[in-house]
Amino acid sequence: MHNERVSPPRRIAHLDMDAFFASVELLRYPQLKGLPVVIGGGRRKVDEIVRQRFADRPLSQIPADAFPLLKDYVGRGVITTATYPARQFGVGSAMGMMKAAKLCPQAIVLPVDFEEVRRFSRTFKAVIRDIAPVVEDRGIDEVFVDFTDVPGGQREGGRVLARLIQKSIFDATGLTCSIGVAPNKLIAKMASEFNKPNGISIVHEADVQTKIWPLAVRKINGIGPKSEVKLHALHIHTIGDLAAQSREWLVDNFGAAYGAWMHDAAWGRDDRPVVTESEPVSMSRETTFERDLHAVRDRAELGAIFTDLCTRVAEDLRRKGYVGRTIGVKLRYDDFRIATRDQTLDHYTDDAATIRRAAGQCLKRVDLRQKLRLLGVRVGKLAKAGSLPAPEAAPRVAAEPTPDLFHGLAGTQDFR
DNA sequence: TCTGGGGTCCTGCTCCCA
DNA sequence: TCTGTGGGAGCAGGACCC
Repeated sequence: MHNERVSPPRRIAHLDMDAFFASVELLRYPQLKGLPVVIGGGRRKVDEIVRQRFADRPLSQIPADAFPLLKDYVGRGVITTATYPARQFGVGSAMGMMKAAKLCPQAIVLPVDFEEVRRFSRTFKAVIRDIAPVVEDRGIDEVFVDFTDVPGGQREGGRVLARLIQKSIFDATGLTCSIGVAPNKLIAKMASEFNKPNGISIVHEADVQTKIWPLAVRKINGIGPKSEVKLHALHIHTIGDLAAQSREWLVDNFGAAYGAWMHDAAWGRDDRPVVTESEPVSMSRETTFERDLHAVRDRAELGAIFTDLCTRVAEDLRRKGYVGRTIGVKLRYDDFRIATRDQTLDHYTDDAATIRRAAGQCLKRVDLRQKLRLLGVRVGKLAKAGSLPAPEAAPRVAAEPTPDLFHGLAGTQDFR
């Protein structure tokens, strides 16, 4: 006689806040509910202009027709998110503002309020952890939650717990979310998109062929635009098409790791655990300029931006308690080509001047004759600041960057 | 329509060393 | 001394994600 306790089937939920950035804004401006609104751009503090004009009124009473429209938007940028009425015009995340303006010129444009969004992010995640403690952070508006051993987590395949979480988040924030519950993270992620907004989708192992195989290959988290093009060229369009290929064939065409992973993904196999804690690998700051800049002609401006990026990365490191050893730069040229260079130091640092000096050395190894669109500074090989033995501690170069650091190395023609 | 910012992971190449 | 080989580290770039 065996007396083994049978472990319950794995139930993993993926929770995705609905149009998160836009929904947070709509809490502030409820008069925009039901209208097409896009969040993005960021540079022009449009809502501050509106707030100044109507300083005497509460935000909720500023007339909807006072807000700036997409057709009047000038400048670079992409859309962070769009409300569902805007999405009906084909406007969506990561779309250029210019294209969006063509599709839906009447949409209202609001900038991202990261502070406010982060505050709501912390709130909804705390609500979830109170109910189901095994939560994996997947960015500002998404989480995986392990329902397996949560009391009630198995009822109706997870639907009862999902409903409780949805209601609790709405009560705490006024925001809605969509939840998919499945045997693993891969399927849960797909399932959370089945029934948006404010939906719940339950998928069991036996449903893979009916619910997953008809979907486009691009729906798999990990198959992006490049792989999609290649798969289409091989006449593979749906996840079912992918599942019909042999593992060997996929390995031959996509490499050992990616090919084998694709095969598992198509068959709904994924045993990754829900990870509740993780350490950052790198920290970076980058910025796209208002106009393309040239290393010689715009030297002063670029030098100032470069110093500012190094300072901000150093501040991020210190605020979060990390030091790093690999310093790198990223450049995007005006033709969108990207160049990166990095250099590993013999000691860890969180010092802005040290970072700037090393990043400056990296810049010496790239072509600076072409105009630049973006500049970034990255610090990798991170370690917890307090965890290093004494000899690893970095010497501080200077409390403040010296003037020549702002204006490039003496004698050079560019901003380094 | 020209495409943000902050990340992770993987692959291929080169160099160094045994 | 020359050639080969194989591993590890560092670097550059690509793909993908939110």
